[in-house]
Amino acid sequence: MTEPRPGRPAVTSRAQLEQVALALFASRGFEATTVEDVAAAAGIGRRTFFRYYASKNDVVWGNFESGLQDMRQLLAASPDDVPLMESLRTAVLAFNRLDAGAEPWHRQRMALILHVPALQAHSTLRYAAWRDVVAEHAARRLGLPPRALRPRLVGYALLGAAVAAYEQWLEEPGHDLEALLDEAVRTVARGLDA
Amino acid sequence: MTEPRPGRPAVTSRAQLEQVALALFASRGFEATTVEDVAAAAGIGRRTFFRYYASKNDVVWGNFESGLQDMRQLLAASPDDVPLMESLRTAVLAFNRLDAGAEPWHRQRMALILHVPALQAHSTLRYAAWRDVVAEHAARRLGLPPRALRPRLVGYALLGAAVAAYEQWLEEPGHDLEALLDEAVRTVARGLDA
DNA sequence: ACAGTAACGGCACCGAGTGCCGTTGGGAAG
DNA sequence: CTTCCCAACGGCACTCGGTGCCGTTACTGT
Repeated sequence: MTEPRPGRPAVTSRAQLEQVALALFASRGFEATTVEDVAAAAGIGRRTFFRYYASKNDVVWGNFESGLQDMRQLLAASPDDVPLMESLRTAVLAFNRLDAGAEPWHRQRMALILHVPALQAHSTLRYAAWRDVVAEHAARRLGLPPRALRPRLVGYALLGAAVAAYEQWLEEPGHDLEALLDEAVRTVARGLDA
Repeated sequence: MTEPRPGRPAVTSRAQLEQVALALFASRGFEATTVEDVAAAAGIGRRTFFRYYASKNDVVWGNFESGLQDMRQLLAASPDDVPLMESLRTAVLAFNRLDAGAEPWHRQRMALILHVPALQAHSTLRYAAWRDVVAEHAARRLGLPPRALRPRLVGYALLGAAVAAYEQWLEEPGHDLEALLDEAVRTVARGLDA
């Protein structure tokens, strides 16, 4: 499990830090919580916090990068005889599938990302990586360079669909995320697979 | 022209400040230019800079808000017998129409917004206002609340189309912005007017 | 015991952004 | 011409996110 490595062992983990931070954000609000607060609550130094997360904003994103990797692989493995937009729709739904019981956490996380201005702004940078994954797949399937208008457009349109679905999901507790995503993605997909 | 008001007259203007700033950004780069640099170059105090623009990021956006107002009015004036997506496409093209000779400036501005991470992030906050204008029009025409999934989706999809077009425009000096916007908007519109 | 190594965390610094407040330069009223 | 009013100016001090530097600490392997 924990293979022994040379050097001083890490005193905490990204996941643990994330928990502590999200708890503080929930009780005091994101902006009113300083990095020093988080570090103190986690029992580490302010400087050390920045060794776990490059910025205060990044805490909220947890392990986004690994989710992206999964989606990349899923798309790469998608057979060429399933229509492009269908493979993408499947991938978007899979990417946003929640582990059982993870919904309340995910709700809180997404509420922060979509409603706190600083995080809303920062999200763009993460979204860019997500769009690239989508655009790259679309480019491959369309036989176009990834920087061509069409693949890019697919990336932007699907991202927009996903975010619109999330906004809707956050507002009405009754709604089902997957259904909203499916509806939104299908709608924009209609224009894209010509 | 300049109706006399009580109080000390302003020593500069947003437009002038913008010019000075963009010149510095162009020569030294956005991040390497401090607000103090801009203020000094404009002959004002650092503190005063923030009375003209709420943040360093905002300088780049010039008078975005008034353009938004124009688009809002244009949409409101659009007759109900022209199809929804057509009225929106027209509005998007009008919103992004350049004054003669303004192209080089606009290119530089958009290159900053789309390529400098801090500005890319900040742009999200401006885009939200743009999307709202679109979503509001769509909601009215569809007879739905502006916060429903469909109008929102229209806002996100059109924004995505516009930004994708701009990225393309920036990369290939030969391309015509209006043509790219038209192509992108038409593509996403196909899925949206069902 | 000792070298190697990697995480820790204090310190000092930078730059964006803000609240406070005294100063300045205009117009208008006396 | 003086005085009052008023808004813009801008210095000062402060907060907070983020970074470079560097000595310290805690563990592994010889």
